[in-house]
Amino acid sequence: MSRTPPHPTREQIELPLVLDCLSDPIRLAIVYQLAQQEAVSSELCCGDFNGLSGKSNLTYHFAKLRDCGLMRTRVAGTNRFVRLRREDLEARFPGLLDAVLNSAAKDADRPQLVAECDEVKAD
Amino acid sequence: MSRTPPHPTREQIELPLVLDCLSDPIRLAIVYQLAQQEAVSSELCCGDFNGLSGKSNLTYHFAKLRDCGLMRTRVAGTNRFVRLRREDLEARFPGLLDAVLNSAAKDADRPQLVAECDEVKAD
DNA sequence: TCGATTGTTCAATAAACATTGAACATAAGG
DNA sequence: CCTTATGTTCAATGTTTATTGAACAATCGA
Repeated sequence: MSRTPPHPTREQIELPLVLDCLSDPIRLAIVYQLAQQEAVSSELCCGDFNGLSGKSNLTYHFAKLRDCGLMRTRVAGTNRFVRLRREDLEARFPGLLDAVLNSAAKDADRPQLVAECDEVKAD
Repeated sequence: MSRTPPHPTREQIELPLVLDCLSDPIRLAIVYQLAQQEAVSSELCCGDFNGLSGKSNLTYHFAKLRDCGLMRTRVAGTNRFVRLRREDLEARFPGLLDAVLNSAAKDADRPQLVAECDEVKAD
């Protein structure tokens, strides 16, 4: 449980994997929270996300985020710190991360729109 | 086989579903091809994508793209025409589609980078 | 009306995915 | 040293996914 896990290089980061990774609500929430925090400190510890799911499930999601190149994990004693790979992502996919984060922010504001209906206009 | 299938309204378009939809290589290729073409004509017929996969599989992917709000299907005789819902996407997720398309374009150029290695530096 | 074309539907299949809990590993601190 | 806190690993589970091929439906044109 002690060595730094492997990370893809910048050039190995692939668009479909990144999009797939961001398409899971829990992972999107992790990335979002990480981004929110960024001004304060660039990293958070895994435990800071315990609200989102169980620990072993979070380990699973962190691994996906790491494997696709969205974040970097740093080991420090019994803790693991994670941070967004902003520069690498910006270099590979300019504007993408911010577009996703802005959209996610807007959605987070929405009063959870429950409309089941289609384009049907009261017919 | 003749009625127009249901589409989500603009407000019903959800970020995670869109990202998930774009994370499949076939669907990304469809969207990309549609975008490339856009200047010439805003729509293509389903058959124009037959190179990407079998017909029934394409039907499946078109349905996903339609259901998540990425494209719109129009029925015309025995043909179906599809087009990107650019305006709706731009309204919901500003900058997102273009960021994805630009990134996809860059990747399409890459000489298919096969490097299996990690950040390992010849150790 | 017949035949060809376009695309859908359905059932089957194999693979990938998210989630869980229990057991484990590592390190820090009394 | 022993205990506690962090987080991982592993196996089990049920779900969703992409892909296939065969059968079907609708329309167009000769």
